[in-house]
Amino acid sequence: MSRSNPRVLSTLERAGGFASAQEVYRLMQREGESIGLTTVYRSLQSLVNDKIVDVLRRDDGEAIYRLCGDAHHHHLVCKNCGDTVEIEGGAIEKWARVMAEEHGFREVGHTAEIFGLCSKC
Amino acid sequence: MSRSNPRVLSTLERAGGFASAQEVYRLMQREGESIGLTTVYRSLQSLVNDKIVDVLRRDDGEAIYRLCGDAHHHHLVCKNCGDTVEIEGGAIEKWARVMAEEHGFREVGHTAEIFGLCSKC
DNA sequence: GTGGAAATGAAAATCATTTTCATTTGTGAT
DNA sequence: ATCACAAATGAAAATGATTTTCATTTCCAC
Repeated sequence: MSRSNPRVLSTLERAGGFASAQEVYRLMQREGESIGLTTVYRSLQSLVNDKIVDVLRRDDGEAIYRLCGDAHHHHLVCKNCGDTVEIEGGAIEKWARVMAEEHGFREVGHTAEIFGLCSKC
Repeated sequence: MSRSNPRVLSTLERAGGFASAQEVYRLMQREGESIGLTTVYRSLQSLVNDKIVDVLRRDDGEAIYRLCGDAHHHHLVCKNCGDTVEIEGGAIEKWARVMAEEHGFREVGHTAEIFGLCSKC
């Protein structure tokens, strides 16, 4: 088994929030880091195994990673212009916890997104 | 745009629960139905658009489809075995409405999903 | 029937992810 | 310093789901 390349973790941190393997890779390229895509994938997987990062799936099926324990937020997205507002999800956190407990689920996470038309559109 | 092939829906019904596009296709083949993989994909997509079926993602990223009741609900998904529970989202509905209003958004919708390990896993 | 629009599917293209494998790097023993 | 061996790396090929292309077929309306 391979260990995680520390530059991958540091890049994911810098990305702030979610990033796919491809995005981390592109980010590192753009910053002049010399690294292979394979190593990015391996490192992220290893970080997931070590429970240092969480993995979710985007709607299109691409895997996205983020640091565990990151204060997470949700998004309010305009479906016309794409404008995005980060919002707090206090009510959601509680809802998720209660629902999960009610059905005997452990180690729960959640995704939530609101979309609509912003005031400009 | 293309309409859904009714045999795809009927096969998905018969599959009882979840099935990926590939699985629906294989099932139809095995039953001697003559249909192309492309048509299966197109039909499922169209059924999703019409909100006749729900689409989720397996852990490996494959899209899985299933008939869904007409009531608006959310999902509690086991990230290990894929088991799914439909849950009410009263708290979410309200949260979405409040947040949207607070930021001047109109015509809002939302997505929310909870994932974790079910009691069996 | 005739013409055009919609549906179909085989094959090619796409894209994320995984695997293979040869090479490089790091480390510890001598 | 040298040797040996394990771990890390990455380029290229393989995989597998999904999408696109495009030529053909099916359906209707007239």
